[in-house]
Amino acid sequence: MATIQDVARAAGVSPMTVSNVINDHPHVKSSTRAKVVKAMEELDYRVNHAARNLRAGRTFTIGLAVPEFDRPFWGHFATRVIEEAAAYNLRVLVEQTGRSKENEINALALSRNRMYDGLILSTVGLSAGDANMLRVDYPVVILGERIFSGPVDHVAMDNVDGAKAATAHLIERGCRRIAAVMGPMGTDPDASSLRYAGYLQALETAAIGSDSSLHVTINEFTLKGGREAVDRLLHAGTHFDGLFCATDTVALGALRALHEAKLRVPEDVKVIGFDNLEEGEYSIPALSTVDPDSTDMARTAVKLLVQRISGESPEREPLEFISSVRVIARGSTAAS
Amino acid sequence: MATIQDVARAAGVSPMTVSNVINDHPHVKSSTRAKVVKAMEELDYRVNHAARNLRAGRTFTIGLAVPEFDRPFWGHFATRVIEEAAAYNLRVLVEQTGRSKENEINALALSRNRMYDGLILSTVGLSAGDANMLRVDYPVVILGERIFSGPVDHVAMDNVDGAKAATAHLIERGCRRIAAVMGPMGTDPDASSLRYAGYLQALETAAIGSDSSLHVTINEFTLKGGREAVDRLLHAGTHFDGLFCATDTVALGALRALHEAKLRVPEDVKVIGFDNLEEGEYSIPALSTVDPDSTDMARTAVKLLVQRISGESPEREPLEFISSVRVIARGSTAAS
DNA sequence: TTGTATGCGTTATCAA
DNA sequence: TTGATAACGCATACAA
Repeated sequence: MATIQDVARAAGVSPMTVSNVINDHPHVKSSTRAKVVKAMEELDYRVNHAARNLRAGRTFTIGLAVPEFDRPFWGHFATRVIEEAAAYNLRVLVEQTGRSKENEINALALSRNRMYDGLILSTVGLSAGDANMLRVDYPVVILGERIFSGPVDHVAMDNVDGAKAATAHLIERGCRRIAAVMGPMGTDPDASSLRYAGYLQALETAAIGSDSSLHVTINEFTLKGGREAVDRLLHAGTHFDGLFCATDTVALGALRALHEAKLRVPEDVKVIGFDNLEEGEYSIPALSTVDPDSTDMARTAVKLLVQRISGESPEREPLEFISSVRVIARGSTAAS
Repeated sequence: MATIQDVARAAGVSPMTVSNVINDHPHVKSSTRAKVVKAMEELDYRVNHAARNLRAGRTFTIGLAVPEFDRPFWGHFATRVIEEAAAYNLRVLVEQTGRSKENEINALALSRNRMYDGLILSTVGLSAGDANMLRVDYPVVILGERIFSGPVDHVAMDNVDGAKAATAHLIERGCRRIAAVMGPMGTDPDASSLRYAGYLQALETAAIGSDSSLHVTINEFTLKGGREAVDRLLHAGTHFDGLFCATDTVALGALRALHEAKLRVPEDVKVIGFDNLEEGEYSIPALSTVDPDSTDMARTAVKLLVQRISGESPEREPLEFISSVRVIARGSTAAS
């Protein structure tokens, strides 16, 4: 592949002049420029980013590390981040961590290695004990709860409040036996434990006792997980008239299982999810949900990252942004 | 950020020795190694990939450029590619082209610039006229129809055959007025035009005349697009008892619109999509579809790319791999 | 077993 | 207006 040297030789000028042409520097005679351009075309020259980045010390690229691609939530979110980053002329490269601590650390290292100018990292595998991994001196924005002490900006959604509002909505629509489908409870305040806390708070506010048989734990927030949760409830003979699912994807799986069990939604059971996926608008029945305003989260994450990258307010204390949430009522919780 | 030089100085050795330690070279005395490791830890040293790549001439990273993240199909596909690439110790960076020719060319350029060792590129914006863009001398695998003449491997699915089988399935289940929801027909053989061709072939085989009022064109393969297509059919008063949708996502949107119009699926209208998304297994009713075996496509794409990267069979003619398709019958086309 | 010299492709600086 | 030099950080070849 042709280099600047090759072009320079072909055009009979110095490499520096070629560089000046490439970068649109002002003081190049137009006849010289023409020669160089011609040589570039003939040799089909392309800049080598590795070399340019090495020289520039930055890459004009940010990384986005998400747990899983094939969850609609992350697909949507990545699209939003790309849109926001485009406004700053930043390219976004997305990678998958598969929820593993190792891969999350790898993503951090890549950033550190100046492959990216900064990184937006969704932490699932990392726990409070790994906080020192985040004591880094390059731009990072964490997506997730503030479980780290390092000088790192966080962007999160109000999980407790959202779950509380969702549960209160079910109660308001007449439910009294509300099952909660959540992930395993860890020691760190992850989405599951926070949403479960919000659920319990809402029950308490309404003076409805909690019942551990209504708490179903699944290992993955998938369609399959949602189906299995309902199957387990039914198999155990647990009576429930409301279902709060950790995510919309789980809720969509639950809708299917309820349908197969000949339980009507919303007449027999009312269902609400969390995330406001577009898919929920189209399901049958349409899915009530909690909108975490992921557009706002994406915009803020990029904005905070750009601030760190550009060195504005370098002294700024680590910031935590919590996007506001609101319940969106659809058919799955309609009055019956 | 600390460099090899800094570590060398701190450890009282030469930079080369540090490099040897980093890369696990054999001939390093263990006491020296210990000193270096200690210095690396104290300075929190991390390799600079830009420099290493510049030196190595490769990056152990491949690019995957997809049209859109927030389509389940591409989310699934990206996940498969990442799994396959992991077997070759290749990292995958995913970027979005937004279906634009410009971004597709950009992705090519990045690859070219040795940011990636190779690129898997889904072409939507590029057309036959841009074939010369693909006359490149670095590893590229195109996802999509063989509309380019360059020395490039292609991985595609059998769109015609899949569409034909889907339509034949509807006919076999008793449909006679089958609507087709497709994208705009371009001059190049894209997914839409190929699937439409397969649809027409199946009608012809069954000696069913085609009716242009049954051909609905939408601009985006989205849930919204599917809903609008059905609304347009109903608004025009077109009678139909079968619906073949360009993608599962479109079909899911159509299911919703049919439900709102009080048309029963499969009793009044039978619906089939294309892609075999997991979502279709869980919709109500479950969605019949065409499975393009995207796992096989991902595996083949990575395999072909790795062959080109490693320089095996460099003389090999450009290959075209067409994954086989099969109809998966579910509730939306159940006999009624 | 360790170190020196060199170059990967680019661009900033400064001199011509 | 153009060019020589040097440096970004790393690793290969070879010397010591």
